[in-house]
Amino acid sequence: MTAGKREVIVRAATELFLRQGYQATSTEQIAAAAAVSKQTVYSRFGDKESLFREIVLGVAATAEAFAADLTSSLADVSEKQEVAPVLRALARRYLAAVMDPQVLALRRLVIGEAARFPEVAAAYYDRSPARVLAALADGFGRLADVGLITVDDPRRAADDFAFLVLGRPLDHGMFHVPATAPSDAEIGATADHAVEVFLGCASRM
Amino acid sequence: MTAGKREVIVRAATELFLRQGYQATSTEQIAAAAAVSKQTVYSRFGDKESLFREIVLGVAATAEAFAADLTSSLADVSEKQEVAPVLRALARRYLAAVMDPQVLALRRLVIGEAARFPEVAAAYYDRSPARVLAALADGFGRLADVGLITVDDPRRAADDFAFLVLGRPLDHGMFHVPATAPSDAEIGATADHAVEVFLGCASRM
DNA sequence: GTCTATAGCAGGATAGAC
DNA sequence: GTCTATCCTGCTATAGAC
Repeated sequence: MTAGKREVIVRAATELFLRQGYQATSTEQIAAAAAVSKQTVYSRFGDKESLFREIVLGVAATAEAFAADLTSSLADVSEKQEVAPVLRALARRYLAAVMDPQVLALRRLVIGEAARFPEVAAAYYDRSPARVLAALADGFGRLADVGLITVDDPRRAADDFAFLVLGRPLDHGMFHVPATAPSDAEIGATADHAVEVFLGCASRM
Repeated sequence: MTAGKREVIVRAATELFLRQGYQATSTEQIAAAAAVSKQTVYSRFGDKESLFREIVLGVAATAEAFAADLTSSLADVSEKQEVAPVLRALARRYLAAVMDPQVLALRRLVIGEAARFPEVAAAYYDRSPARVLAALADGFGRLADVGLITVDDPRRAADDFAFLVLGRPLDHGMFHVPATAPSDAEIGATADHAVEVFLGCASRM
């Protein structure tokens, strides 16, 4: 069973990096947590930096799945449906996904190491937050084509929606460890309010 | 000139922490950059952690000044003025202030060390981002009292405004080192769009 | 109070037995 | 391929001269 060791090491290192950060995690800790020797870690990954790169970029696959989910749920909206309920449900899922403690920890990790690993941070951004925003822009573009919403610039619309939903909770969550996940009630209230403002239902003038 | 040394050390350490992070900065580097011996650093600050705490919480004073500026500019709006131009100008200043490379670096630093210094991260949040959001909510509450805007919940309105303005650029900026400050044109376009959505001028339905 | 020198230790990475 | 043992560097923090 020599093939699975790579996986075991990655899992152990991921957990330690997310909890303690890159620098505070030693290769010895990683080896111990994976129940292998340091030498095994080095023979598989070369050095600590390569292990870090592989982990961060590997985890980004989760975002791809979410983007696909999001795309399909916006593509399914027919002309007979109302958009508001669809957007409210989507906002709930989006907020819950991003406020997941593991996701928050990964964001903190990547941001904190952005000076040391600029290319990792940029790649993570493209594959995760930006990937979801692009899917959202795409979905809004289609809704606009069908005439279900009015949108000048789908990309700006996606930004507006995303940060109306995520802005405050995410900003708060980045600075608060351990992360306190919002309750379903809070998620619902924030999502509903965001959709209302996004659609311009309530003018403020 | 023994009194100024504390200041010199703080300045040197601030620059190094912001550029390299907490762990990657050694006390020896700090001493060298401040042109003093390590011993002097230790006699003034006790240890590296205390120095870090003092620096992060000290820098937060900038946010207080911005919050005051923001409060006064919203308090000055008379009933004869239109709010939109005031908000557009305010959004420009807000975005430019937050996208300052030093501010972004401080945010990255604090977020990256949030697991090791949770109380520092929480205190920073309260004194800086949350302080400004509170001032904004206050200002919107007054505008609503005078009848210049319609607002259910001033706090939610402040969040909406802030993240419509800052959301995307800030999210992007956290992951991109070296930070590329947005141009005046980009700032203007983002600010104007944010105000339009905030005020609900253009319904999307 | 400030410096030079150093203790004491932990980290990343490797050598060599099996 | 894997482990144990080890090298070397660099770190935080302190001791002791001045």
